[in-house]
Amino acid sequence: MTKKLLLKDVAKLAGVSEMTASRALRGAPDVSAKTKAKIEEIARAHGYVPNRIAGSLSSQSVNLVAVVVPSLNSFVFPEVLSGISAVLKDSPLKPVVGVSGYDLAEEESVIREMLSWRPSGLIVAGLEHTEATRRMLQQADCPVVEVMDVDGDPVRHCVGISHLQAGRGMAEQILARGYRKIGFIGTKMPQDFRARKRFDGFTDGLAAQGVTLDDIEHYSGESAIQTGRQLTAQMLARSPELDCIYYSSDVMSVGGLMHCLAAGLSVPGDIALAGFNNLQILQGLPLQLATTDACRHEIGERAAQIILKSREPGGVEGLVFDRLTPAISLGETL
Amino acid sequence: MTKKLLLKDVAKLAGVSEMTASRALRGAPDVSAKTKAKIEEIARAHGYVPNRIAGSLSSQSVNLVAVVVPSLNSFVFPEVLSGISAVLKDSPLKPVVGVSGYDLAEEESVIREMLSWRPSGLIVAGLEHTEATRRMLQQADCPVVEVMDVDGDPVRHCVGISHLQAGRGMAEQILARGYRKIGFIGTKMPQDFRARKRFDGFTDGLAAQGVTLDDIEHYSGESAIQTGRQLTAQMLARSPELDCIYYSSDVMSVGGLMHCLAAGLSVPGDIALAGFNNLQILQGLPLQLATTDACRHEIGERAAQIILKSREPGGVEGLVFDRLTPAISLGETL
DNA sequence: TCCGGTATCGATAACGGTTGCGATACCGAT
DNA sequence: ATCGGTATCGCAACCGTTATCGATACCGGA
Repeated sequence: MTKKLLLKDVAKLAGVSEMTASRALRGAPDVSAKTKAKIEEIARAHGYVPNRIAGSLSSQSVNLVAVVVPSLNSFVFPEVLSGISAVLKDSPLKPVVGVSGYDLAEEESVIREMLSWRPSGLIVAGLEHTEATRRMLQQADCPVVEVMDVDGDPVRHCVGISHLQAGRGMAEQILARGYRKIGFIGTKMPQDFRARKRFDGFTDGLAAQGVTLDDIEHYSGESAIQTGRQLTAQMLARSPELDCIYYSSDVMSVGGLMHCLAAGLSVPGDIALAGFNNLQILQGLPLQLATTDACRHEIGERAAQIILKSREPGGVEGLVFDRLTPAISLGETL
Repeated sequence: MTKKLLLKDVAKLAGVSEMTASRALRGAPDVSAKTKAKIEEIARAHGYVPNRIAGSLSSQSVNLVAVVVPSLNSFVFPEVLSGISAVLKDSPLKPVVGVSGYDLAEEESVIREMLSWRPSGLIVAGLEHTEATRRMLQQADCPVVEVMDVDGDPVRHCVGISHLQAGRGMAEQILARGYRKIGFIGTKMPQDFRARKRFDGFTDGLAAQGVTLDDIEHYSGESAIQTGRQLTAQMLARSPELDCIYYSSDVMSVGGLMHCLAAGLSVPGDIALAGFNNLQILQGLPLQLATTDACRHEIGERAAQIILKSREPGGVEGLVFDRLTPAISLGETL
């Protein structure tokens, strides 16, 4: 490993000034094609990697977009990311991911860390934050987009769906199909606010027609098929009268379906099932599970577009509040 | 949004020099508890976020570890990440993820981009890279760990499993259980080298006992349950004599299982199934699918440990080459 | 031949912190 | 009261690159 190579060295080797080398390597104007080719050649040959820390400090600009999500295991956020990446693809911006672990204190520290790198934009999942986080989002001198959820009070831009409405909508569909003995299985993670909102919307929707939940089960930790299967078995064992179960996630409803298969229960004859997210794993299963699409990809796309647009001359006029409509898909299990 | 707040401003507000403010906020020594408290108070009240770009340039150190993976949707890499995060958790280092999309050219540009931020370490999935990438990895003035795979020629440190061995091992198990009419379904992504190695190891293992594959199917795009189901249906339709199918991923074998369920085939009676990765989605299915554990979490942990250790006084002696043994789990489908 | 205009390039000063070292203040011991 | 030692703090230089602006070279037209 040779001594570290600086722009200065490349310039010296090419017999030009640092400035010319800098311009050449950045594709900036005011460099003749010939010298540019020469400098690029030398840089490549010697494996020069520019120091973007110095560059960003000097140019006062960072081509990074910070993205903060609660988790990467949950199947749901990677798809938001892919929406973001797709839009940022042919722009100079690159997404950088931070994980908050469904913990607002951790979120605060992750966001502080990311903002300390002075990114060109910040996209964060959820509307619930600590007070300190909200202050940071307000004062950040880059566009900020809160995504996934619209039920609340966004600090700046916002793109998402209403989880209250999603829960209520599913309640209405379930009631419309005649189910009345209804159970709910959902996460108890205190800070999974969106799951909580779906739960609230769901019970509201039921209450609107005088129905209350017959059984409720909360689990902790990340959602898993296995967990869904076990909790479904337990719930049906103790509440055999149930004719429908609503899950806070598709991952769990898949587990429910697996239990029913194993137990020889007919779905939706013996028991109807519905989840949330419209995850890809629903495709290819024995039955098409009922679910609500969370518009993950599109949310990512729109958030990234807001960031991009606010860099343009005109910029974004006012604050964006983009409420997408979550489509319910009844599948074959309702 | 007020004018941007600099260390200078905080210092002025606190009536101290920039240096004292800097030390106080970094927790460096040589600051009295009283002034430190005062400075911290002022910084917090005004929402000061330090500029790590300037700080890193000056201190010549960046508390980031670059992690480059092919994808985040595939269920497999997030778990490597969680291993990394777990180890980095109580250290000053933070992981930063980049996605290469199973594309070596893209990988090169992602790695160049990450190295331009002068991270404290680099973890990259796979041993296959462009020549330019290899040069960068060699010259990088930070520890570099190639992970997931050990079949090849690592540039620096390496932690992974042998996918050749994994494929061969599964072939031996399959043959040992008496199957002879064997099909293979795997990705055709030209750059998914590990899947290719498993395939090669698998055919080698079969050939060692005079068996050749009866049918092969390659698909493009990311693995999906739906794809696994469809391809399994197609393959069994045209090659009804098959008694076992090996998939390049668990996601696909789950699809195979779903087809068998739907088609009323008994597993492994009519057809045996085996996948790879030991993904969490295998838990809770009607049958425990045969698979090989890819040691994803542990690989992440060890890679991160190497990065951490090389920052310590003693450092890492020589080059680490850590070959983990992938455990086969026969499940109930072989 | 001289001139204005453009293309190409370089010197200098930031960018916002931190390192290194010197300065000052404060303490108990002599 | 003086001294050595430590705790606390500030000054100046510097980290590697880019913005700004001025300098030079080169060109065609008058």
